[in-house]
Amino acid sequence: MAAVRSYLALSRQLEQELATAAPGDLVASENDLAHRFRVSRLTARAALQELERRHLVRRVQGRGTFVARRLDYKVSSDGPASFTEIVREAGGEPLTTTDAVVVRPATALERRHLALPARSKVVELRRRRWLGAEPVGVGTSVLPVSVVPDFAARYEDGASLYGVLAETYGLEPRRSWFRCEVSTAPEDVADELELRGRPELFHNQGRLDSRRLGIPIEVNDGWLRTDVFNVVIEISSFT
Amino acid sequence: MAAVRSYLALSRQLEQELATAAPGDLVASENDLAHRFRVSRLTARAALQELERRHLVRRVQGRGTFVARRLDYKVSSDGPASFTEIVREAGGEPLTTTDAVVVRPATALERRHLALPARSKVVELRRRRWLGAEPVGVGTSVLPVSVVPDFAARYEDGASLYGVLAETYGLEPRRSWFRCEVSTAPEDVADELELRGRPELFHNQGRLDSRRLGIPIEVNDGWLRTDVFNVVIEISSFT
DNA sequence: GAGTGGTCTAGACCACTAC
DNA sequence: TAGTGGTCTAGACCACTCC
Repeated sequence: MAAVRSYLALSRQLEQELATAAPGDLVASENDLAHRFRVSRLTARAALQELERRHLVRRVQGRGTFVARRLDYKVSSDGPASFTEIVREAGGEPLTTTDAVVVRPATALERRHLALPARSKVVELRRRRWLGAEPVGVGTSVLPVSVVPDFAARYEDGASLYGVLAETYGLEPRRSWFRCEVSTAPEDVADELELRGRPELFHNQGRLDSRRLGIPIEVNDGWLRTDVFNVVIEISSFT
Repeated sequence: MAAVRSYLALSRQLEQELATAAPGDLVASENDLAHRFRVSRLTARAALQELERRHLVRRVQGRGTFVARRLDYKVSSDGPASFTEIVREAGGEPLTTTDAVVVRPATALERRHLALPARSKVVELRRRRWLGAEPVGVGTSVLPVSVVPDFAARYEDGASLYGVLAETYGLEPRRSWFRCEVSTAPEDVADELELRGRPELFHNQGRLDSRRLGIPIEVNDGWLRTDVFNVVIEISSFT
């Protein structure tokens, strides 16, 4: 009876049942499935893992398996450049917390990216992204102190950085550079996001320029969970 | 001795050994590892699967496990828009074969994307992408017959479509729209690529305009294997 | 035919969550 | 304490590739 791929058949069966279920609904447990379909627990488990791989369910040790639905995280040339707005447009309730705000000398790389002279100082902002009660991403932003004077006092935890740059400083930020790929989480990022193992994450980097000043004002580097977000890149009007 | 996560420890160990190996090298088999590290075959297997998930090895039934290295598939605003050139820049040896060239009426969607009047005809080009002897992607291109007259005769199997548009027709093609995401392969695509199950693939869509004519000349829709390509999106100078 | 990875079983203990 | 998913064992047969 081996090599029957019954776990794939089972996963197809479950996929159909899931089609009418709501996100958050509890899915049958490994033991339930094993009994109901008269297969070993490992086979039932393999079926659920197949669905998890496709992001159709989420599995939490000690709690169970739940129906999942990823949010479309749409990065586009005409859309918003801010995590908060992108998630809100997708119908999610985003939250940002600040882990650290540090003023320090710019590295050589940062000076090049931000077109800064030697011995410039920058503000480094380390933040965590949340969706509901769950950590879903981390991000680091670096800004020249010269363009955001007195930043620590004017930036509130949880605020949209993009909003502060636009409204408090009137910089008219716009995205001037963007890069992303899917790659394995570095261990420190996986730890911050309370993830086991080394999952794949979206890694995105970017730069904001000030339309008003005509200079770069921020570089950022962030990671987003691929089991929570379906990142879609959409670009119009290439040069 | 359970819940020891020995498979993760083993995968870390193997990861280090792999660091000095060359792509294509044979990795120890599941049975080898099980004996050498005194674990069950399933544990050895889990370690190898963990490395496969991170694209560090490739596993082929009946042949073995091999060291792998993905090619960077770089989609950028200033870089080339053609599969052939992108792969060549990454150091690979790309090949394209043509499965079908069909002239047919344009669908409503295609008429909209290509700004065509009613009852227009298009050429549909279905191609397969290869890297060495391996199928690594599929792609469909749709072009208005009006801008590529006598296409079937002027397009040779294996030719770069982009090259034909540029040189044979002098259209000065440029990418005007691009969209991509990672998603589960539809069954027909998985079959065409000879893949088991429903792997994740890069799904990319795009449009080419003619700089000379100032009109859209091609829409495309393609899939690339994520175990072969590491797709990197890089965009400069957003509007 | 020998060796590889793919699937499956029955049974066990562990880590974690919830009540 | 009960139930969930996570890890592990020992053993088996299958599908596939290569010689």
